[in-house]
Amino acid sequence: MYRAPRGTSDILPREQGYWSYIRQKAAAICELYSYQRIDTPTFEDAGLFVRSIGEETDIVEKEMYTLEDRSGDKLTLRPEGTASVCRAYVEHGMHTLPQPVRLYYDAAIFRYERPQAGRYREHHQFGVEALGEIDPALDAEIIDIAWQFYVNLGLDGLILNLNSIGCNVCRPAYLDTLRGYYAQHLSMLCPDCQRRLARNPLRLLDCKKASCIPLADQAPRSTDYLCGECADHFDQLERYLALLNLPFIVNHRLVRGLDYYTKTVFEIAPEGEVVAQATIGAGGRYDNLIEQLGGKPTPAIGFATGIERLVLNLKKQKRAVPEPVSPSVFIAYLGQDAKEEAIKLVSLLRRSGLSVILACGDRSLKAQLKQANSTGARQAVIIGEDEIKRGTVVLRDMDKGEQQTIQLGEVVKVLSRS
RNA sequence: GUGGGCGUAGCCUAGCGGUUAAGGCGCCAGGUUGUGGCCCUGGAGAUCGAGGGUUCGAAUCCCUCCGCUCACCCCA
Repeated sequence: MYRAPRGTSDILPREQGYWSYIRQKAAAICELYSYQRIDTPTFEDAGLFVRSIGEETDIVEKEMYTLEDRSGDKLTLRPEGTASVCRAYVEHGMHTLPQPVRLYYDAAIFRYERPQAGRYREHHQFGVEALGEIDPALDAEIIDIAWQFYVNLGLDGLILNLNSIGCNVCRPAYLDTLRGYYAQHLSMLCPDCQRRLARNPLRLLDCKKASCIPLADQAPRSTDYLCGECADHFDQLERYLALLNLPFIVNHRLVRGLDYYTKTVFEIAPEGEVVAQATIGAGGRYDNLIEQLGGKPTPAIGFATGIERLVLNLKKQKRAVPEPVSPSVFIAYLGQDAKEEAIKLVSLLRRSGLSVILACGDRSLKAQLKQANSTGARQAVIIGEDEIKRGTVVLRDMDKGEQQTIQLGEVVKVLSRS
């Protein structure tokens, strides 16, 4: 028997309420903030992701679904959304549009990882990107969209973590300082952190091992090493977030796993959750990425949120989502003549805008009404041999259990009224 | 990649060495010559994840593999 591949899942009809609810809220907030939808290909040139995410990251080193097509091109199923949007920005000359360009996407994301709660090999992200402007007011706008989106979904108890990891000017010196600090405490570090020290010292800051946390708390803070421009940017952002009444907390241990981030980074997670995969949304500024991909130097900032994790949290917080709509009419028939009349009637009713289910399989009336009941239809139309002779139908109210006989020609009119 | 837990009908669960593997939900049919929801009766549906071993005898014990799941690394 075939099964859905590991780490993928079928989103069954009973789950779809959560998905349509989330997507509808996403589209609504994007309209409100004037972000326009963009869809990019499911796969891209492998090099796009290697260049943007970074050679040394876990995503590139071990998590990409890369394949060679028949022409020998190396293609990768997108492991995140930002790189593709930047590629499209450059490819279509969006720098000629009024800046910033505000875009959003809602796409499947693929990473080869061991699945666990809230982590899948195929998952979906809703993301927004604002490209072509460095004003910290835009950072605030992106964070505001994210926060208001969660508010609109009805999620409570979220924490907004904020940090600045500097830019090409100030980060190298900070990293040196950080390496120097940790080198003094080498023996106290967990094996993972000893390994991380050489490759990516920022990562030591968010180690969750009890033994490493005190060291990380005492570690030099990136915000103390920012250059004038970055420090100024961060100050202004904090001021704007305060103006927006967004309850952020500056978290010096917040770093991100992708190389392209500069200055602002942020994460939103449910309160009290310590595991990394509790994060429901995250983002940051990436002022060098577009230039790195062959465009002109172009600052930009974005945010993405995992839809599966939102569904998980909506369920955990017992948020009600819209129920699937029931058909308004179910049509039952008895005998071939009645079946043919029913087929014509169904068509008439649907053209007048009513959602209708027609019984099928020539089953007993009892079985047909039982099915009518389980579909949740409010009205049942019953057509039998007697009704055919008289040119009538029986109209049964499924809630009240009352029924009446009406002329066949009246059915559309009567049902359209109810 | 590493470690823990778990695999019995579509779903949930019982059985944990001894006859034809049990129950609930759901599905189908009957109880009403053309009438749903409640109730009653019946039916279909499981090579007990796969393979190997121990045993007179294995869903049950052991081994291997596969799958699911949770955690670590890392990420939404």
